[in-house]
Amino acid sequence: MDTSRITVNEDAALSSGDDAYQRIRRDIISCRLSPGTIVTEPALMAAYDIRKTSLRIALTRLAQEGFLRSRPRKGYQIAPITLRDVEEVFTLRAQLEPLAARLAVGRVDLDRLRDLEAACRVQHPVLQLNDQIDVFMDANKAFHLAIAAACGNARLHHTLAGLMDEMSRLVALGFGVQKTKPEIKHNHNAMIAAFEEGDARRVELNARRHIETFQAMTLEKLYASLAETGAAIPVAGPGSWR
Amino acid sequence: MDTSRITVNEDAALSSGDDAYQRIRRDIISCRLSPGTIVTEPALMAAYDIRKTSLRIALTRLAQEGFLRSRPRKGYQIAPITLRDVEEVFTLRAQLEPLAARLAVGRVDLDRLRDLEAACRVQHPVLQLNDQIDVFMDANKAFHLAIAAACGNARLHHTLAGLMDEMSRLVALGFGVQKTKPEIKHNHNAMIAAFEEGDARRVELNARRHIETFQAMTLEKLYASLAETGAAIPVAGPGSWR
DNA sequence: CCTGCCCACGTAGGCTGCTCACAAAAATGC
DNA sequence: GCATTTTTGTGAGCAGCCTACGTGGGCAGG
Repeated sequence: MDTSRITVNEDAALSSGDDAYQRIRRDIISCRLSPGTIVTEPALMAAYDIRKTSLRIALTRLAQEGFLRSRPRKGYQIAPITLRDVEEVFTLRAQLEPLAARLAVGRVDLDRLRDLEAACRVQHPVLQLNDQIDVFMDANKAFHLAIAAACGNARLHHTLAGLMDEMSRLVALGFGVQKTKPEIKHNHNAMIAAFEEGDARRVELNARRHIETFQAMTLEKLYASLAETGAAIPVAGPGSWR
Repeated sequence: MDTSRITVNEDAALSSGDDAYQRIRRDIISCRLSPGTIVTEPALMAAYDIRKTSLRIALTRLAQEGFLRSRPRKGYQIAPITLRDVEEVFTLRAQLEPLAARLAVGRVDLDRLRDLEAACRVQHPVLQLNDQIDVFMDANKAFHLAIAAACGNARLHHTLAGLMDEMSRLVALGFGVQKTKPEIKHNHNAMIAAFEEGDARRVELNARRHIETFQAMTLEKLYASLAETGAAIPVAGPGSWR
């Protein structure tokens, strides 16, 4: 008999569908699955060692999130990345994160925030540059989501989590925010200081400024990457995406 | 042979899974599926005349949207409605709709907007009170989404569409916004007037004021409904939802 | 009569094997 | 060499089956 799936779940109670969903999602965000490419069900079944039913459920969820698009009888297209995407994601972040930060005043765990900021600064000389960026992006995401979680609005937190993931994907494509870290650190520390004071207006202002700084950096890197590689980043998709 | 599913699609190209998803979603939003209740797969298969595979895909999507929760080996629980939900949804609307309105200045079709506002005012004496409200909510949703669609930010539009649906569900539970229509009409017309002028700041202000007005009305109705029916609306769920 | 245990049932979730409609590619006919 | 037909591969759906497990009712022991 097949003994490979007898009460697997090594440590966490994770269904096969959820597991596949998260793994594929991670690969899309890290651009291991290149934007714009088309993958087929059989290929994915083999790559992720999962059966059709679970795969289809995972793909449906990803399609709803906008990471995928089902092209009937052709395959599934990984969502392409356009400059408009960058603009949209950062516009929403700039509108929602200051709100979350303001609501989190007096509720966020400052010690944890300081730890997470420090985690953004950790250097792993062993890792390659690309992985190093992944580590930074994860730590950065954790820093911002800690604030979003403390704001008390679950929907706001959930929306921001999705935006952070999309942003990570954009950054993963235009690899390289390494030189930007000092400025990020300054921004993060300014936010922490404002939280310490409990000054909601200053918290909000610093949050907004930070998003705008990061957006400018990301756009700069993306344009540079665009100039290098030629037309790697489509300005607009062929049809109306979504 | 089975001839019941040979090129169905009476008028639109709609897959069985999408169809089931939309029908169940509509029933959740209209509270025909009561918040908090638990339904089982076999019951849903029979009720919507759909097979297990398609149903599971539809339910997974709904669960990701937060309309459902999978309770393994017990069934699927329709998301309960709490006062916190009302607060969260309107907080996000109040933050995002003014932004969408501002971005839509000079891009929104004013004639279409006037038509949609008029649609909010249409009276259907034939319909029952509850259906009458549904018609109003749909027209109101169309009005606001027309603005969101014109803002040029697809993610913002998508997020607002989801929030409008959640809001419709809250209203459907605390049935009755009928007395509030004149004030809504005034607000809508003020927004249209601001769009005509092209005054972004006034558009934004009117949008924010409108959301706040509507939130106050909804909360009032919900509290009244709460007082009437006793503890129909749980203030907080037993466990952490989502 | 009460109490605690145990097993059958119903459930979500997963897998396999099939069918169908359709589009693109390949093979075939002229 | 071009048009037509056939083949292939795809997403999508359905049906039957299995597994793990929580729940509740019946049953035995006190």
